[in-house]
Amino acid sequence: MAVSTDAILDAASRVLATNPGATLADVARAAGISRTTLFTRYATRDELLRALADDALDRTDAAIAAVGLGDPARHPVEALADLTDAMMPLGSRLGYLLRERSLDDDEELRERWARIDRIVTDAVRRAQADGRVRPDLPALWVGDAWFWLVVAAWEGIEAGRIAPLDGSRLVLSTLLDGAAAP
Amino acid sequence: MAVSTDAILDAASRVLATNPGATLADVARAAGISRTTLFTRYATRDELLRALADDALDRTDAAIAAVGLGDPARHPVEALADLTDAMMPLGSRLGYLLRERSLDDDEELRERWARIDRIVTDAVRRAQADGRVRPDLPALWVGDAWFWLVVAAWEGIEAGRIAPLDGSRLVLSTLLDGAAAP
DNA sequence: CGGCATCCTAACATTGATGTTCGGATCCGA
DNA sequence: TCGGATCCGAACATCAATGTTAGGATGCCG
Repeated sequence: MAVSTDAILDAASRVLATNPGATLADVARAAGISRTTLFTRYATRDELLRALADDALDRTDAAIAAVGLGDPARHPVEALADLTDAMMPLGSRLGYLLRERSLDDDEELRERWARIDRIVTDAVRRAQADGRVRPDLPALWVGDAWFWLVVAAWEGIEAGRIAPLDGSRLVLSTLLDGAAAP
Repeated sequence: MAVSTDAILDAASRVLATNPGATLADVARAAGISRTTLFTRYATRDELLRALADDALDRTDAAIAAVGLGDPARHPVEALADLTDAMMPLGSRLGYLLRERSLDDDEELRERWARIDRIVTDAVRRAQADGRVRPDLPALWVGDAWFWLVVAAWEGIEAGRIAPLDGSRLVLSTLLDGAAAP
């Protein structure tokens, strides 16, 4: 296993996040391995897509655990801020999750995503209860907006439209404070 | 031309926005016509994708013109607010533009999108000059965030996560005022 | 060196979507 | 009722991507 599985999944997520229809030949090329070798790791395209999604969810779970978003003792807004920092480097993995819809068929993956969704939504609700987030915005929406802004920032960075080190601040500041001048 | 071209493009955008890899058979089924008939309208898949993108850009151009976003005399923030209302019904067309990346190859389409991008960015800049939008946020980012939030809201509506009539308000209020409690 | 593992290129088979062709059904206006 | 237009299902050809197999190059470790 000379070429790390991680490097393959990383390249794959980068290719497939920007173009879900990319060929396995494209993926192999991006990963710097041959198509044949790719098949020795993942017997079918589905298996690769599935592994990618699992990996993205693993990393998201890990990030959530690391910042303690599910912990009722932590201030939810601060946890979400930390989570944003932790999620930005996952950009392409998240972009992949956003674009690849064939995964909706998979019951287990849907369930995993639903769990994450629940944790984020609950955190937003706690923040609303604490008077830190506007109560007139549906918690589901705030969570969604946050996620999409993270992906938007990553795409902006990819395209060279925004500075890489600025992404996290832009997402948080826009989501929390808004773009209107005070 | 019993089945309107419009209905076909509408169905196609709805199918392809949620799954860019959808088959032409899927598209035809969604449009309520046979695969054969679909081919009489659009000889190749590329032709269909292209027509879809053109249509989406046409509608966006029309919406921009209708609200006078390019007009320096209009208040840019109000124009953007109006534009949000006008864009929400285009949800699936915009989602399609967001997800279908094979269009990046097409010089003309890229140019059309760049024009729209420029108009929105200029409007944001004017709003910054007027002291209506925070000057510390890159204008490119504000435009991007707005567009992604519109698509996010549409997806939320599709998924039943947010109320259809609430979409436009959520986008604008979140983007301008932020989610933090005052 | 010899053995093992890993990766490669080059072919091949298979499959599913694309694009084409045809004959027949339906509708509508002359 | 005739003719034209429109759509349909079914069958076919083509093509590109997926998945398979074989043989050889490279590198590492005993």
